[in-house]
Order: sequence, then structure tokens, then C-alpha cells
Amino acid sequence: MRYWLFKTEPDAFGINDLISRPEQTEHWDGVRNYQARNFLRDQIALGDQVFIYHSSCDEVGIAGVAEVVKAGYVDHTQFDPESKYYDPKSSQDKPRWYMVDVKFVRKFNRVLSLQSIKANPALADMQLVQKGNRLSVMPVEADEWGILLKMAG
DNA sequence: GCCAACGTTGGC
DNA sequence: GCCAACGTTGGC
Repeated sequence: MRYWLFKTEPDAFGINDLISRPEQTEHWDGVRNYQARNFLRDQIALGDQVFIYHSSCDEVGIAGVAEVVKAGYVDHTQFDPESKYYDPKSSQDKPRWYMVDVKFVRKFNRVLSLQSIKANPALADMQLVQKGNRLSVMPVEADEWGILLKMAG
């Protein structure tokens, strides 16, 4: 089992939105970056655990945990001209973009702030805190996962 | 709103 | 295949 971090802007879709979905489950669509796509398509497996990270908002940081309940499959929004994720260069034969389904697991009492993550020397190697990192889907190491859970309390 | 960092595009 | 221009991300 592996660990991941998914970024989202809570103004558009945050952990509370995940909680309010039927079955507390939602498909994680709209990822339009090849490296992130490769993780979604090739590596993220059923049962993997995911930190839900809130970006571009008042409380930047990890808001809680979700679990992968469906592994990589084609993101249908790429074929929908009405969608903001529409990709005219993609085709049904050769789809470019993939997604997974995640189910809510828990919400932290308080958002585990990016500030506190950066302040912890044990987390200095986390991909999240590397300079210029813009990936919206990234792996988290098992030891990092444990440290972060402990910090969240 | 600013701006650094990065990924993608497209002309050559 | 190079690389300048452009668009996007995301913290501050």
C-alpha cells in the first residue's frame, strides 16, 4: 500500500465537499499534468491512502485523509466541450487523462498547516516542500506519512 | 495582486 | 531538437 498527496482548492472542491458527496466518494478529475497523470494511471492502487491538501486558500495545508476506492481510469471530462477540463487534442481511442475515485476517511481537527510541515526538519525531503513544486498529485513516503499523522494528532 | 517557478507550445 | 513566449500554479 502506498501513500499520496492530492492538492485541491477548497473554494472549488475541499474536504467538506468530499464528505457531502454520496458515499463520501468522488472522482478526482481535472488533473492535466503528465507526471501527475502517470501516477494516476499507473501507480495509484485500490486501498492507497491519500492526504487531501488545500491550496490557494486561507488555511493552506493538509485537511484530512481519503482512500482510493477505484484505481486509474479515463477522465471523461477531457471529451466534454462544456467542461473546463476539455482537451480537444485528446481522443476516445487514445485518451490522455486519467483519474481515480477517492472516499473520505477522516478530517483533521485542524488543518495541518504548510507552515508547520515546513518547520519540521524530519519532513525537509518531502516533495511538497521542495522549491517550485507544482505537482497536484505526488507520492508521500511511509515515514513521512507517519510523522504527518502524528502531527495532526 | 504579485511574482517566481515551472510546464507546454510552436516556430524555426 | 532548441528555445522564447506564454499560461498556470500557488505561496505570500
